[in-house]
Amino acid sequence: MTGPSLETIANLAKKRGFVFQSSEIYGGLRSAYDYGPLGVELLRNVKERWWRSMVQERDDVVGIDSAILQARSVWQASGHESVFTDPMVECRNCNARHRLDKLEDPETCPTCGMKGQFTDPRDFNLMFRTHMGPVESEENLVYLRPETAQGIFINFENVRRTNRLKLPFGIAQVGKSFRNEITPGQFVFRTREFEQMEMEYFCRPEEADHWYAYWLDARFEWYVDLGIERARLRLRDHESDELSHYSSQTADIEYQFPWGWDELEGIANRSDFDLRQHAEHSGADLTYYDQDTDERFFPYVIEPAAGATRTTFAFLIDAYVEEEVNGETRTVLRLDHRLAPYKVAVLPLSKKPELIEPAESLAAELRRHWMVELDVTQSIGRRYRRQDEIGTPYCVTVDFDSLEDGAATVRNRDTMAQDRVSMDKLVGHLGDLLG
RNA sequence: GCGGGUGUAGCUCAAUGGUAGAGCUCCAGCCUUCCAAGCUGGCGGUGAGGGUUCGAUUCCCUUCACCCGCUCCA
Repeated sequence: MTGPSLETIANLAKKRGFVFQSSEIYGGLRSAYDYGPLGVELLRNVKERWWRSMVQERDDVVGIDSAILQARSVWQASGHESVFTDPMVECRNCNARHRLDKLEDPETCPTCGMKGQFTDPRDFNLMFRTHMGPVESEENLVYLRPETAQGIFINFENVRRTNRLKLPFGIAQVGKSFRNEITPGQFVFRTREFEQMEMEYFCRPEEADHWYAYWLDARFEWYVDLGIERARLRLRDHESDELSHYSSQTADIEYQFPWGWDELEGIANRSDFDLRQHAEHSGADLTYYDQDTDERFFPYVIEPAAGATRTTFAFLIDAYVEEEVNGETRTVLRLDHRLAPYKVAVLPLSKKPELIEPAESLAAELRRHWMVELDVTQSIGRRYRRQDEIGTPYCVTVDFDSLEDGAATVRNRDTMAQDRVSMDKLVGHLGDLLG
Protein backbone atom coordinates (compact mmCIF):
# COMPACT_ATOMS: atom_id res chain seq x y z
CA MET A 1 0.00 0.00 0.00
CA THR A 2 1.37 3.37 -0.95
CA GLY A 3 0.79 6.23 1.42
CA PRO A 4 -0.61 9.63 0.66
CA SER A 5 1.58 12.29 -0.93
CA LEU A 6 3.01 15.08 1.14
CA GLU A 7 0.71 17.45 -0.72
CA THR A 8 -2.37 15.40 0.17
CA ILE A 9 -1.51 15.46 3.84
CA ALA A 10 -0.58 19.13 3.84
CA ASN A 11 -3.88 19.94 2.15
CA LEU A 12 -5.89 17.90 4.62
CA ALA A 13 -3.97 19.45 7.49
CA LYS A 14 -4.83 22.91 6.31
CA LYS A 15 -8.36 22.20 5.16
CA ARG A 16 -9.44 20.63 8.43
CA GLY A 17 -7.52 22.87 10.76
CA PHE A 18 -4.62 20.71 11.89
CA VAL A 19 -1.73 22.89 10.80
CA PHE A 20 -1.41 26.37 9.34
CA GLN A 21 1.56 28.22 8.00
CA SER A 22 2.92 30.64 10.55
CA SER A 23 2.14 34.32 9.90
CA GLU A 24 0.12 33.31 6.88
CA ILE A 25 -1.74 36.60 6.46
CA TYR A 26 1.63 38.34 6.18
CA GLY A 27 2.82 36.02 3.44
CA GLY A 28 4.06 33.35 5.77
CA LEU A 29 7.15 32.81 7.87
CA ARG A 30 9.42 30.11 6.64
CA SER A 31 9.78 26.97 8.64
CA ALA A 32 7.28 27.77 11.35
CA TYR A 33 3.81 26.35 11.70
CA ASP A 34 0.80 26.96 13.89
CA TYR A 35 -1.28 24.07 15.13
CA GLY A 36 -5.02 24.56 14.75
CA PRO A 37 -7.82 23.15 16.90
CA LEU A 38 -7.41 19.59 15.61
CA GLY A 39 -3.63 19.68 15.34
CA VAL A 40 -3.17 20.83 18.88
CA GLU A 41 -5.31 17.95 20.16
CA LEU A 42 -3.38 15.42 18.12
CA LEU A 43 -0.06 16.86 19.21
CA ARG A 44 -1.16 16.96 22.85
CA ASN A 45 -2.31 13.37 22.65
CA VAL A 46 1.01 12.24 21.19
CA LYS A 47 2.92 14.01 23.95
CA GLU A 48 0.53 12.69 26.55
CA ARG A 49 1.04 9.11 25.39
CA TRP A 50 4.78 9.58 25.41
CA TRP A 51 4.74 11.01 28.92
CA ARG A 52 2.49 8.23 30.05
CA SER A 53 4.72 5.45 28.77
CA MET A 54 8.00 7.14 29.69
CA VAL A 55 7.13 8.66 33.07
CA GLN A 56 3.73 7.81 34.51
CA GLU A 57 3.84 4.06 34.03
CA ARG A 58 7.44 3.66 35.21
CA ASP A 59 8.97 3.74 38.65
CA ASP A 60 12.44 4.65 37.39
CA VAL A 61 11.76 7.83 35.41
CA VAL A 62 10.74 11.31 36.54
CA GLY A 63 9.98 14.40 34.53
CA ILE A 64 11.16 17.99 34.50
CA ASP A 65 10.52 21.13 32.52
CA SER A 66 13.62 23.25 32.21
CA ALA A 67 13.98 26.78 30.87
CA ILE A 68 14.49 27.39 27.19
CA LEU A 69 16.99 30.11 28.07
CA GLN A 70 20.09 28.78 29.77
CA ALA A 71 23.47 30.19 30.64
CA ARG A 72 25.76 30.44 27.66
CA SER A 73 28.27 28.31 29.54
CA VAL A 74 25.90 25.38 29.24
CA TRP A 75 26.36 25.40 25.47
CA GLN A 76 30.06 25.98 25.73
CA ALA A 77 30.37 22.96 27.98
CA SER A 78 28.07 20.78 25.90
CA GLY A 79 30.08 21.52 22.80
CA HIS A 80 27.21 23.06 20.91
CA GLU A 81 28.74 26.50 20.64
CA SER A 82 31.68 25.14 18.70
CA VAL A 83 30.11 22.15 17.00
CA PHE A 84 26.95 23.91 15.88
CA THR A 85 28.98 26.51 14.03
CA ASP A 86 30.20 25.13 10.75
CA PRO A 87 32.22 26.92 8.10
CA MET A 88 30.49 26.04 4.84
CA VAL A 89 31.54 26.49 1.25
CA GLU A 90 29.52 26.05 -1.90
CA CYS A 91 30.71 24.82 -5.26
CA ARG A 92 29.86 27.29 -8.01
CA ASN A 93 29.96 24.52 -10.56
CA CYS A 94 27.52 21.97 -9.11
CA ASN A 95 25.90 23.92 -6.22
CA ALA A 96 26.86 21.26 -3.72
CA ARG A 97 27.51 22.52 -0.22
CA HIS A 98 30.23 21.19 1.99
CA ARG A 99 31.60 21.68 5.44
CA LEU A 100 35.05 23.11 5.01
CA ASP A 101 36.42 21.21 7.98
CA LYS A 102 35.34 17.90 6.49
CA LEU A 103 36.98 18.34 3.09
CA GLU A 104 40.10 16.33 2.36
CA ASP A 105 41.22 18.97 -0.10
CA PRO A 106 39.84 22.44 0.63
CA GLU A 107 40.20 23.38 -3.04
CA THR A 108 38.40 20.48 -4.71
CA CYS A 109 34.71 19.73 -4.72
CA PRO A 110 34.18 16.05 -3.86
CA THR A 111 30.82 16.08 -5.64
CA CYS A 112 31.90 17.17 -9.12
CA GLY A 113 35.66 17.18 -8.82
CA MET A 114 36.10 20.79 -9.94
CA LYS A 115 38.98 22.71 -8.44
CA GLY A 116 38.83 26.26 -7.16
CA GLN A 117 35.09 26.72 -7.61
CA PHE A 118 34.27 27.22 -3.94
CA THR A 119 32.69 30.36 -2.54
CA ASP A 120 34.30 32.03 0.45
CA PRO A 121 33.59 30.04 3.61
CA ARG A 122 30.62 31.25 5.61
CA ASP A 123 29.73 30.36 9.17
CA PHE A 124 26.48 28.52 9.61
CA ASN A 125 25.52 28.89 13.24
CA LEU A 126 22.73 26.53 14.06
CA MET A 127 21.83 28.07 17.41
CA PHE A 128 19.37 30.93 17.70
CA ARG A 129 20.90 33.88 19.48
CA THR A 130 19.23 36.52 21.53
CA HIS A 131 20.10 38.76 24.43
CA MET A 132 19.14 38.53 28.06
CA GLY A 133 18.12 42.00 29.10
CA PRO A 134 17.43 45.10 27.02
CA VAL A 135 21.03 45.80 26.03
CA GLU A 136 22.39 43.83 23.10
CA SER A 137 25.96 43.03 23.92
CA GLU A 138 28.28 40.06 23.76
CA GLU A 139 28.18 39.70 27.56
CA ASN A 140 24.46 39.00 27.70
CA LEU A 141 24.29 36.76 24.66
CA VAL A 142 22.06 33.74 25.24
CA TYR A 143 20.92 30.96 23.01
CA LEU A 144 17.52 29.40 22.56
CA ARG A 145 18.18 25.78 23.44
CA PRO A 146 18.90 23.55 20.44
CA GLU A 147 17.92 20.47 22.44
CA THR A 148 16.10 19.86 25.70
CA ALA A 149 18.69 17.35 26.90
CA GLN A 150 21.11 19.86 28.44
CA GLY A 151 18.37 21.11 30.75
CA ILE A 152 18.31 17.60 32.11
CA PHE A 153 22.07 17.19 32.51
CA ILE A 154 22.50 20.45 34.37
CA ASN A 155 19.71 19.41 36.74
CA PHE A 156 21.05 15.90 37.19
CA GLU A 157 22.18 16.45 40.75
CA ASN A 158 19.13 18.53 41.74
CA VAL A 159 16.75 15.86 40.57
CA ARG A 160 18.76 12.92 41.85
CA ARG A 161 19.09 14.40 45.33
CA THR A 162 15.57 15.77 45.76
CA ASN A 163 13.96 12.59 44.52
CA ARG A 164 16.45 10.22 46.19
CA LEU A 165 17.04 8.41 42.89
CA LYS A 166 19.28 5.38 42.49
CA LEU A 167 20.75 4.11 39.26
CA PRO A 168 19.43 3.25 36.84
CA PHE A 169 16.98 6.12 36.51
CA GLY A 170 15.75 8.49 33.85
CA ILE A 171 14.75 12.12 33.59
CA ALA A 172 12.27 13.04 30.89
CA GLN A 173 11.31 16.31 29.31
CA VAL A 174 8.97 17.53 26.59
CA GLY A 175 9.49 20.96 25.18
CA LYS A 176 10.44 23.27 22.39
CA SER A 177 13.87 23.51 20.85
CA PHE A 178 15.24 25.80 18.20
CA ARG A 179 17.77 25.25 15.46
CA ASN A 180 18.68 27.43 12.55
CA GLU A 181 18.54 24.53 10.18
CA ILE A 182 20.29 25.30 6.94
CA THR A 183 17.36 24.02 4.98
CA PRO A 184 14.04 23.50 6.70
CA GLY A 185 11.37 21.74 4.72
CA GLN A 186 9.10 18.81 4.15
CA PHE A 187 6.16 20.63 5.72
CA VAL A 188 6.34 20.26 9.51
CA PHE A 189 9.04 17.60 9.34
CA ARG A 190 12.03 19.89 9.60
CA THR A 191 11.30 23.23 11.17
CA ARG A 192 13.46 25.72 13.00
CA GLU A 193 11.17 25.73 15.98
CA PHE A 194 10.16 22.25 16.99
CA GLU A 195 9.14 20.18 19.95
CA GLN A 196 11.12 17.34 21.43
CA MET A 197 10.36 14.45 23.73
CA GLU A 198 13.64 13.47 25.32
CA MET A 199 14.62 11.19 28.14
CA GLU A 200 18.07 10.73 29.63
CA TYR A 201 18.45 7.33 31.20
CA PHE A 202 21.39 7.21 33.58
CA CYS A 203 23.05 3.89 34.34
CA ARG A 204 26.30 2.24 35.34
CA PRO A 205 28.82 2.37 32.46
CA GLU A 206 28.94 -1.41 32.12
CA GLU A 207 25.15 -1.54 31.78
CA ALA A 208 24.99 1.03 29.00
CA ASP A 209 24.88 -1.52 26.19
CA HIS A 210 22.06 -3.37 27.88
CA TRP A 211 19.95 -0.24 28.32
CA TYR A 212 20.75 0.95 24.85
CA ALA A 213 19.26 -2.22 23.40
CA TYR A 214 16.37 -2.03 25.83
CA TRP A 215 15.38 1.49 24.83
CA LEU A 216 15.83 0.78 21.15
CA ASP A 217 13.24 -1.93 21.42
CA ALA A 218 10.91 -0.11 23.80
CA ARG A 219 10.82 3.01 21.69
CA PHE A 220 10.24 1.12 18.46
CA GLU A 221 7.30 -0.72 19.97
CA TRP A 222 5.79 2.52 21.22
CA TYR A 223 5.10 3.61 17.65
CA VAL A 224 3.72 0.22 16.69
CA ASP A 225 1.46 0.17 19.73
CA LEU A 226 -0.01 3.52 18.75
CA GLY A 227 -0.85 2.31 15.30
CA ILE A 228 2.06 2.95 12.98
CA GLU A 229 2.36 0.13 10.50
CA ARG A 230 5.41 -1.92 11.42
CA ALA A 231 6.45 -2.22 7.78
CA ARG A 232 6.79 1.54 7.56
CA LEU A 233 9.19 1.68 10.50
CA ARG A 234 12.80 0.67 10.60
CA LEU A 235 15.83 0.93 12.80
CA ARG A 236 18.98 2.30 11.28
CA ASP A 237 22.37 2.30 12.97
CA HIS A 238 24.48 5.39 12.49
CA GLU A 239 27.72 4.91 10.66
CA SER A 240 30.75 5.94 12.66
CA ASP A 241 31.21 9.08 10.55
CA GLU A 242 27.71 10.37 11.23
CA LEU A 243 27.79 10.03 15.00
CA SER A 244 27.22 13.24 16.93
CA HIS A 245 30.03 14.80 18.88
CA TYR A 246 28.62 13.39 22.09
CA SER A 247 27.70 9.90 21.04
CA SER A 248 29.49 6.60 20.81
CA GLN A 249 26.52 4.66 19.47
CA THR A 250 23.33 5.90 17.85
CA ALA A 251 20.43 4.39 15.97
CA ASP A 252 17.48 6.12 14.39
CA ILE A 253 13.92 4.98 14.32
CA GLU A 254 12.86 5.91 10.82
CA TYR A 255 9.48 6.17 9.20
CA GLN A 256 8.73 5.77 5.54
CA PHE A 257 7.60 9.30 4.76
CA PRO A 258 6.19 10.27 1.34
CA TRP A 259 9.69 11.40 0.33
CA GLY A 260 11.46 8.34 1.75
CA TRP A 261 12.84 6.99 5.00
CA ASP A 262 13.50 9.71 7.53
CA GLU A 263 14.14 10.02 11.23
CA LEU A 264 11.49 10.10 13.93
CA GLU A 265 13.71 9.47 16.90
CA GLY A 266 17.35 8.98 17.68
CA ILE A 267 18.49 6.65 20.43
CA ALA A 268 22.02 7.48 21.49
CA ASN A 269 24.54 6.21 23.94
CA ARG A 270 25.96 9.53 25.09
CA SER A 271 28.38 7.81 27.45
CA ASP A 272 29.39 10.10 30.32
CA PHE A 273 30.26 12.90 27.93
CA ASP A 274 27.71 15.44 29.11
CA LEU A 275 28.00 14.98 32.87
CA ARG A 276 31.78 15.02 32.57
CA GLN A 277 31.74 18.19 30.48
CA HIS A 278 29.41 19.99 32.88
CA ALA A 279 31.39 18.84 35.88
CA GLU A 280 34.59 20.17 34.35
CA HIS A 281 33.15 23.48 33.20
CA SER A 282 31.02 24.25 36.24
CA GLY A 283 33.08 22.71 38.98
CA ALA A 284 30.00 20.90 40.26
CA ASP A 285 30.39 17.35 41.41
CA LEU A 286 28.22 15.38 39.03
CA THR A 287 29.54 11.97 39.91
CA TYR A 288 27.30 9.34 41.35
CA TYR A 289 28.14 7.57 44.58
CA ASP A 290 27.13 3.94 44.70
CA GLN A 291 26.76 2.93 48.33
CA ASP A 292 26.64 -0.79 47.60
CA THR A 293 29.97 -0.90 45.84
CA ASP A 294 31.49 2.19 47.45
CA GLU A 295 32.27 3.58 44.01
CA ARG A 296 32.10 7.13 42.68
CA PHE A 297 31.74 7.54 38.93
CA PHE A 298 30.06 9.43 36.12
CA PRO A 299 26.97 7.51 35.01
CA TYR A 300 26.54 6.69 31.36
CA VAL A 301 23.41 7.90 29.70
CA ILE A 302 21.14 6.40 27.06
CA GLU A 303 19.01 8.99 25.32
CA PRO A 304 15.87 8.28 23.37
CA ALA A 305 15.19 11.65 21.72
CA ALA A 306 12.02 11.92 19.67
CA GLY A 307 10.59 14.79 17.68
CA ALA A 308 7.08 15.45 18.95
CA THR A 309 6.02 17.47 15.94
CA ARG A 310 7.40 15.12 13.33
CA THR A 311 6.09 12.09 15.21
CA THR A 312 2.64 13.69 15.18
CA PHE A 313 3.09 14.22 11.46
CA ALA A 314 3.96 10.54 10.98
CA PHE A 315 0.86 9.43 12.87
CA LEU A 316 -1.21 11.68 10.65
CA ILE A 317 0.31 10.29 7.46
CA ASP A 318 0.10 6.71 8.60
CA ALA A 319 -3.56 7.03 9.52
CA TYR A 320 -4.59 8.46 6.17
CA VAL A 321 -6.65 6.10 4.04
CA GLU A 322 -8.79 6.62 0.98
CA GLU A 323 -11.30 3.93 0.14
CA GLU A 324 -14.18 3.45 -2.27
CA VAL A 325 -17.66 3.52 -0.74
CA ASN A 326 -20.73 3.54 -3.01
CA GLY A 327 -18.66 4.82 -5.88
CA GLU A 328 -17.38 7.72 -3.80
CA THR A 329 -13.98 8.18 -2.22
CA ARG A 330 -14.13 8.08 1.54
CA THR A 331 -11.19 9.66 3.30
CA VAL A 332 -10.57 8.25 6.76
CA LEU A 333 -7.97 8.98 9.37
CA ARG A 334 -7.63 5.63 11.07
CA LEU A 335 -5.95 7.17 14.07
CA ASP A 336 -5.61 5.14 17.21
CA HIS A 337 -8.46 6.12 19.52
CA ARG A 338 -5.95 7.42 22.03
CA LEU A 339 -4.59 9.90 19.51
CA ALA A 340 -7.77 11.06 17.80
CA PRO A 341 -8.44 14.80 18.34
CA TYR A 342 -12.13 14.27 18.94
CA LYS A 343 -13.28 10.99 20.44
CA VAL A 344 -16.97 11.45 19.77
CA ALA A 345 -19.16 13.55 17.49
CA VAL A 346 -22.78 14.13 18.43
CA LEU A 347 -25.01 14.57 15.41
CA PRO A 348 -28.71 15.32 15.53
CA LEU A 349 -30.25 13.71 12.48
CA SER A 350 -31.92 16.94 11.46
CA LYS A 351 -31.87 20.57 12.46
CA LYS A 352 -35.27 20.34 14.08
CA PRO A 353 -35.14 21.97 17.53
CA GLU A 354 -36.65 18.87 19.14
CA LEU A 355 -33.52 16.94 18.05
CA ILE A 356 -30.95 19.69 18.61
CA GLU A 357 -31.93 20.18 22.23
CA PRO A 358 -31.34 16.56 23.36
CA ALA A 359 -28.19 16.40 21.20
CA GLU A 360 -26.81 19.44 22.99
CA SER A 361 -27.45 18.02 26.43
CA LEU A 362 -25.98 14.67 25.37
CA ALA A 363 -22.87 16.42 24.05
CA ALA A 364 -22.57 18.35 27.29
CA GLU A 365 -22.65 15.12 29.26
CA LEU A 366 -20.07 13.40 27.05
CA ARG A 367 -17.76 16.42 27.18
CA ARG A 368 -17.11 15.72 30.83
CA HIS A 369 -15.21 12.66 29.63
CA TRP A 370 -13.86 13.35 26.16
CA MET A 371 -13.27 15.90 23.45
CA VAL A 372 -16.64 16.01 21.75
CA GLU A 373 -17.82 17.85 18.67
CA LEU A 374 -21.45 18.73 18.09
CA ASP A 375 -22.29 19.22 14.42
CA VAL A 376 -25.77 20.16 13.24
CA THR A 377 -25.07 21.30 9.68
CA GLN A 378 -26.07 19.57 6.47
CA SER A 379 -26.90 15.96 5.85
CA ILE A 380 -25.99 13.15 8.18
CA GLY A 381 -23.93 11.38 5.51
CA ARG A 382 -21.86 14.45 4.90
CA ARG A 383 -21.21 14.88 8.60
CA TYR A 384 -20.13 11.26 8.93
CA ARG A 385 -17.61 11.79 6.17
CA ARG A 386 -16.27 14.93 7.78
CA GLN A 387 -15.76 13.10 11.05
CA ASP A 388 -14.08 10.25 9.17
CA GLU A 389 -11.67 12.72 7.66
CA ILE A 390 -10.62 14.10 11.04
CA GLY A 391 -10.40 10.66 12.62
CA THR A 392 -13.26 10.80 15.11
CA PRO A 393 -13.70 7.16 16.20
CA TYR A 394 -17.40 7.34 17.04
CA CYS A 395 -20.41 9.35 15.98
CA VAL A 396 -23.55 9.39 18.09
CA THR A 397 -26.69 10.23 16.15
CA VAL A 398 -29.87 11.40 17.82
CA ASP A 399 -32.97 10.81 15.69
CA PHE A 400 -36.74 11.04 16.08
CA ASP A 401 -36.90 7.53 17.52
CA SER A 402 -34.53 8.68 20.24
CA LEU A 403 -37.30 10.90 21.57
CA GLU A 404 -39.43 7.77 22.01
CA ASP A 405 -36.95 5.07 23.06
CA GLY A 406 -34.18 7.15 24.66
CA ALA A 407 -31.55 5.46 22.48
CA ALA A 408 -29.08 6.82 19.95
CA THR A 409 -27.10 5.34 17.08
CA VAL A 410 -23.39 4.78 17.67
CA ARG A 411 -21.51 4.63 14.39
CA ASN A 412 -18.01 3.22 14.04
CA ARG A 413 -15.49 5.20 11.99
CA ASP A 414 -13.60 2.23 10.58
CA THR A 415 -16.40 -0.21 9.87
CA MET A 416 -19.27 2.28 9.47
CA ALA A 417 -21.31 -0.25 11.48
CA GLN A 418 -24.05 1.12 13.68
CA ASP A 419 -25.35 0.13 17.09
CA ARG A 420 -28.37 1.33 18.91
CA VAL A 421 -27.46 2.27 22.47
CA SER A 422 -29.56 3.63 25.28
CA MET A 423 -28.44 7.21 25.94
CA ASP A 424 -28.22 6.75 29.67
CA LYS A 425 -25.70 3.95 29.10
CA LEU A 426 -23.72 5.87 26.51
CA VAL A 427 -20.89 7.05 28.75
CA GLY A 428 -20.14 3.51 29.85
CA HIS A 429 -20.56 2.12 26.36
CA LEU A 430 -18.22 4.65 24.75
CA GLY A 431 -15.84 4.26 27.66
CA ASP A 432 -15.52 0.57 26.86
CA LEU A 433 -15.04 1.24 23.16
CA LEU A 434 -12.50 4.00 23.64
CA GLY A 435 -10.53 2.10 26.25
C1' G B 1 22.15 30.43 1.28
C1' C B 2 22.87 28.39 -4.06
C1' G B 3 20.48 25.92 -8.45
C1' G B 4 15.69 24.40 -10.55
C1' G B 5 10.25 24.72 -10.33
C1' U B 6 5.61 27.20 -8.52
C1' G B 7 2.24 31.35 -6.60
C1' U B 8 -5.50 33.66 -9.37
C1' A B 9 -11.54 32.18 -3.85
C1' G B 10 -10.72 27.30 1.56
C1' C B 11 -9.78 23.50 -2.81
C1' U B 12 -9.33 22.39 -8.38
C1' C B 13 -9.00 25.31 -12.47
C1' A B 14 -10.35 29.50 -16.21
C1' A B 15 -9.67 34.54 -18.31
C1' U B 16 -7.68 39.35 -19.65
C1' G B 17 -3.02 45.75 -20.64
C1' G B 18 -9.73 48.02 -19.76
C1' U B 19 -15.62 45.93 -14.06
C1' A B 20 -11.51 38.62 -12.66
C1' G B 21 -15.45 33.56 -13.96
C1' A B 22 -16.83 28.28 -12.96
C1' G B 23 -17.19 23.71 -10.23
C1' C B 24 -16.50 21.81 -5.45
C1' U B 25 -16.28 23.40 -0.29
C1' C B 26 -18.32 26.65 3.43
C1' C B 27 -22.66 29.57 5.51
C1' A B 28 -28.18 30.62 5.56
C1' G B 29 -33.19 29.20 4.16
C1' C B 30 -36.57 25.40 2.09
C1' C B 31 -37.03 20.27 1.56
C1' U B 32 -35.24 15.53 2.97
C1' U B 33 -33.86 12.23 7.01
C1' C B 34 -28.58 7.22 8.66
C1' C B 35 -23.46 7.45 4.94
C1' A B 36 -20.55 13.73 0.70
C1' A B 37 -28.96 14.09 -2.51
C1' G B 38 -31.94 18.56 -4.42
C1' C B 39 -33.60 23.86 -4.90
C1' U B 40 -32.73 29.18 -3.68
C1' G B 41 -29.56 32.71 -1.84
C1' G B 42 -24.90 34.32 0.34
C1' C B 43 -19.55 34.96 1.90
C1' G B 44 -15.05 34.93 -0.63
C1' G B 45 -9.61 35.95 -4.81
C1' U B 46 -4.87 37.74 -8.48
C1' G B 47 1.11 36.27 -1.97
C1' A B 48 3.46 41.41 -0.67
C1' G B 49 5.92 46.08 -2.15
C1' G B 50 7.56 49.20 -5.97
C1' G B 51 8.07 50.67 -11.28
C1' U B 52 6.19 51.45 -16.48
C1' U B 53 1.18 52.93 -18.12
C1' C B 54 -4.58 56.99 -18.77
C1' G B 55 -5.29 52.01 -16.72
C1' A B 56 -1.28 46.15 -14.34
C1' U B 57 -3.77 39.98 -12.15
C1' U B 58 -1.19 40.38 -17.04
C1' C B 59 5.00 43.77 -18.66
C1' C B 60 9.61 44.97 -15.46
C1' C B 61 12.22 45.02 -10.56
C1' U B 62 12.37 43.60 -5.50
C1' U B 63 10.54 40.67 -1.71
C1' C B 64 7.83 36.61 0.78
C1' A B 65 6.28 31.65 0.80
C1' C B 66 5.90 26.58 -1.02
C1' C B 67 8.05 22.08 -3.73
C1' C B 68 12.80 19.29 -5.50
C1' G B 69 18.26 18.93 -4.80
C1' C B 70 22.85 20.19 -1.88
C1' U B 71 23.60 20.42 3.74
C1' C B 72 21.82 19.81 8.73
C1' C B 73 19.19 17.08 12.27
C1' A B 74 14.39 15.42 16.84
